[in-house]
Amino acid sequence: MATGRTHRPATRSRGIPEATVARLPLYLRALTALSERSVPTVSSEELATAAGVNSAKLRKDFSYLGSYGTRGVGYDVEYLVYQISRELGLTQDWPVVIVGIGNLGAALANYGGFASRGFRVAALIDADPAMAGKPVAGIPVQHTDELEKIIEDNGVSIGVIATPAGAAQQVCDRLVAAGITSILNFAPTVLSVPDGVDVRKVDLSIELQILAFHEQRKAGEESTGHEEGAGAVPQAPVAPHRTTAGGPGADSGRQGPDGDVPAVMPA
Amino acid sequence: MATGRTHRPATRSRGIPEATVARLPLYLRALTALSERSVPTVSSEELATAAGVNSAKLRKDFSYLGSYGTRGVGYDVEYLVYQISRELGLTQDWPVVIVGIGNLGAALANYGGFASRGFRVAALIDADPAMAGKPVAGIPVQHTDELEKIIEDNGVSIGVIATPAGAAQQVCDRLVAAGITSILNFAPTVLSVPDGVDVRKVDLSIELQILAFHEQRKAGEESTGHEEGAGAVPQAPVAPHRTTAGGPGADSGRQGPDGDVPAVMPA
DNA sequence: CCATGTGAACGGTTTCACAGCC
DNA sequence: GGCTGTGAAACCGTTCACATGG
Repeated sequence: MATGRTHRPATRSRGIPEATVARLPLYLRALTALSERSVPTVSSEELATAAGVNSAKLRKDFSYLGSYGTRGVGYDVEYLVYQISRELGLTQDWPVVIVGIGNLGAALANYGGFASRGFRVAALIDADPAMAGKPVAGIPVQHTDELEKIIEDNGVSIGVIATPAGAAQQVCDRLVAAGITSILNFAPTVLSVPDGVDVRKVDLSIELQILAFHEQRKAGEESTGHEEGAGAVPQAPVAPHRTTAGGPGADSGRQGPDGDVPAVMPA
Repeated sequence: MATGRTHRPATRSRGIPEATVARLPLYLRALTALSERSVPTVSSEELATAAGVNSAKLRKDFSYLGSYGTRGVGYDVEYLVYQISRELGLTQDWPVVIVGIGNLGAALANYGGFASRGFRVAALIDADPAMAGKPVAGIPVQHTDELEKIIEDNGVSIGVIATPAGAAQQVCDRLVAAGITSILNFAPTVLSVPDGVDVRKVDLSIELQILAFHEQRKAGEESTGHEEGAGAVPQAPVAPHRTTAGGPGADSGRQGPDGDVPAVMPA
């Protein structure tokens, strides 16, 4: 009974840990900023601060890429920018299609961060015939009927789904069938894809819910605080970017150990 | 350096692991769907499939909340919906302000997922005087000058930043000074906030870059051999949905700085 | 000396496998 | 029998601390 064990660690090719990969774009941006200011070198400490991580982690991350630094000195900015870009595959051009040109899709199409990082919006696709031909961010929207052709003609391998939840899986299936192997999903749905296809999801409401969880906890912790937050520290200088105070402290105060709570049962 | 971290005693008895918290919204969504279809109970296996995780993980996650299931049967859908909602703090109403009403801000304002989860857009704020008064998603945009007043009057504790990178830290400082203690940041900047303030970041460009990394890897792999089956498995029906390979695990957006977001604003 | 690079310790997360209960 | 709940093991990621080498 294949326990679905066929999955490989995703981080297969014995190489860079997934967690490190996820931080490379972060370092890259900090480095790009330094590069623009013509800063020649940075220490792990400085770069870490700029990227919002700690220096030990940064050095460990870089150690997976190779020994690109100079002991006693630091890292050469330009060199690192190149190395990381190459590692991420950003030295090549990635055509991307965005499906679902609603508010979000339009925002994404207008997003400048794409082009500046090796991504190129090859096409905007929407199911609404009325949208066809209308230019969004300077690119004419095409109808869903053209999806397969667009992907083939442009050799697109990355697709962005910004459709309503109901259409997401269907769009996903077509994208995959057409040859897409990486998908960025903004629709609040779990997409089913065959092995070999990568899916990353961005869910706005989930992020808010996680914040709400911590917010609730803070409130409960502050006794019966009424006017909380009145004394927020102004924070002028770039203080230790310890954004989230060491994560959720997990006080024990809330909720009894055993089932409590009014049992709201299904009617 | 100032090691003055406000380290909490660490997870004691009732502390729910961060990784679990991050998945609760996922379960909640799947459960809500089941609830709407009037499904009375689900097994961990079914629910896990619907949420895109494996059942062992799901059961472990639920075990942190309490013993809400029935052995040999499964979980009562309605009851679980309630329990998770309560745990996440969604049984109360969370007023939210969105700052920066460009393309993205407008998209967020129009996003239905907020309202359906206990979040209420209390106000839309933008620095452009020309925007003032204009309704977006039925809510009139207010000028930044009103920021502090709006937050106080509405008792807002969660803020969403969708401004250009350059304005983000400044807006953040004002939000925090006004009493905001949780921030969802879409701007590509590392925000500095005082202890006690939670920041989560959503970054579009980073997600794409991570996809590019894996995409590049797939391409390179194919030339050396096909044994890895880079191609999609010919599975028409819903295959094992491993939604996100290495996806935004536990901390997709936790204070991790960096991001390149669509901050489309009045330049 | 200085800051990198890294083995080793540590802590959190996932998976396993089975005991417990319906 | 079926499925939950959970110790224990395996795994992964982070942090520590120091050897290494410019």
